[in-house]
Order: sequence, then structure tokens, then C-alpha cells
Amino acid sequence: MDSIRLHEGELNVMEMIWSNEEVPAKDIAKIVKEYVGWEKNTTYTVISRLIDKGAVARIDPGFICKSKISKSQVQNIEVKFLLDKLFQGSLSNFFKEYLKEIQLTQTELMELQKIINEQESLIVKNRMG
Amino acid sequence: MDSIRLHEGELNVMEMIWSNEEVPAKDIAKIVKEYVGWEKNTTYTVISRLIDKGAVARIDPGFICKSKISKSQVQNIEVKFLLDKLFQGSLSNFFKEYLKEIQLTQTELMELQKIINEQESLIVKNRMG
DNA sequence: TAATATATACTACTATGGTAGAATTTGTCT
DNA sequence: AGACAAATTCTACCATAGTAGTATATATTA
Repeated sequence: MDSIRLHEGELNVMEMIWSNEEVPAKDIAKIVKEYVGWEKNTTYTVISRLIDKGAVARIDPGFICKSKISKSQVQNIEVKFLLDKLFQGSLSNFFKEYLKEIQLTQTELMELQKIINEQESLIVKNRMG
Repeated sequence: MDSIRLHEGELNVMEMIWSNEEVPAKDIAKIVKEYVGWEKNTTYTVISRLIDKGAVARIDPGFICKSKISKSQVQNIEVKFLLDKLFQGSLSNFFKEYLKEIQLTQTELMELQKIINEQESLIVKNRMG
């Protein structure tokens, strides 16, 4: 699980694959063309690069694409990069320097609260064995 | 305040500037050399690019560098990019897809709780006029 | 003031992201 | 089979990140 970084362009393609389990390259090309406007060649190039990077597996016949890395892995990797880059690698700093400063909506606050509660009850459970 | 994106290398330099208000280029070069290992030329090149981008102001004589963008602005910009890129631009999604899944430490939980409390009391105050 | 060191500017080279044209292969329909 | 379309591969071009060598200007000092 070596930190594969994916950029915007590659994500256009990955999103397709993540939401379909297995997709033929040709379909990806079609859909990306429709939604993002890329020529099919562009998509094929990006797919190749994703295969080189190890983010996508090619299955033949049919040039079927299957993800080798989950969206959540990619999210983790990118969040880590951001934290390292601008928050001294610390989630706490992110809370204190970012979250604290912006105005959270009621909904966001409630969601956060829910997550905290869940995690806290987990901790308590663990402590009680 | 047009989304200036700064990458790793540029941040080496910006961190210096942020923590010193006004710094001569030569000092930045020296320190970056010491801590990051870059040749002074490299640092000068990066400084030029930062000036071009509008992230740094050059004051003469002395080639003094002064930041034109705060760290917190840069943090906001980069967080927004990450959210757009991997969380459909939504902080809520970030909470639900990332925070929820990782194991927060006690300290982190407490910090979060504190932030929520503060923001909630703010909302209540506003509501009461 | 000549010699040396330091600061700054210019130029350049590599890697990769972003994008797509051209060429070729494969499939389909008559 | 021949013609047309779709799929795939090859190749390439530009922008920018990443890094630094070379040249020049400026300051310092013998």
C-alpha cells in the first residue's frame, strides 16, 4: 500500500471505476467524454498511466478496468499529504487551525457530535474490556 | 484573493517568511540550505516564482521578502481543493467518509468537542440576537 | 584598487500532468 | 472480401514542479 497519489485528471477515471466494480476502457472513454469532455485518446492515456502506477488492473479480453485501490485509501493518502503539507502532519492542528476558524453549519456540528459520541463510546467499551 | 496554490517546495520558503514577517532572500537561502538542503540558486528560483504568483512581495533595497498571503489563506485554499477533489466539495462528507473511519485519540476528541461547544454557543448567541 | 566572497539573475534540464492527433488494429455490416 | 466504424496504441506537445549550473553584480577586505 505504497502511497499512490492521484491527481484531478486521474480521479475522473477512478470515480468511474469505483462506482462500477469492473468497466471496459471503452465505456470509461465514452462517459468521460460526455461528462468531462476529454477525447477518448486522453482517457486511454490516463488509464495507461493508472495501470502503470498500480491503481488499476487491466483484465483481458475486453480491456476491463478494475480498481486496485479503494477510494477510501486514496482519501487517506491525500488527507495525510495535506496534513503533512500544511498542518505539521497533525490532525489536532487541522482542527485548531482550520475547523475552529470556519463557521460550521448546524448540520455539520451535529454530524461531528455524532462521530465524537460514537468514538467515545467505543473507547469506553475498550477500556471496560 | 484568487486561489494561489502552493506546492511542497514553495512551502519550504513560505514557512520561513510566515514565521518572520520580513526576511531577506539571502537569509531564506541560507536557512533552507541548512534545513532542506537546497542550493541557494534553487531557493532564489522558487522565491522568484512566488513573487510571480503574487504570494510574496519583494521589498528593496535588500531583497526583503514579505508574505502577501497568510498561512491560513493557503490552508483554506488547499483544504477546499482536497474537499472538491475527493469529498464532493463537502465538509460533511469529509467527516463521514474520513473522520468517522479513523480512530481519533482522546485528545483529538476533546479538542473537537471543545470546538463544537464553542461554535454551538455562538449559534445560540446569534439566535438570541 | 585588485582579489575574493557573497548575493542575485539567467538559463536550463528532467519529470510529470494534461491533453490529444495519427496510426493501427479489430469488429461489423453489406 | 471490402468498406466503414470503433477500439486501442503510439507519439507528441505544452505547462509547470523541482533542481541547480553558470554568469554577473555587489560588497568586503587585503
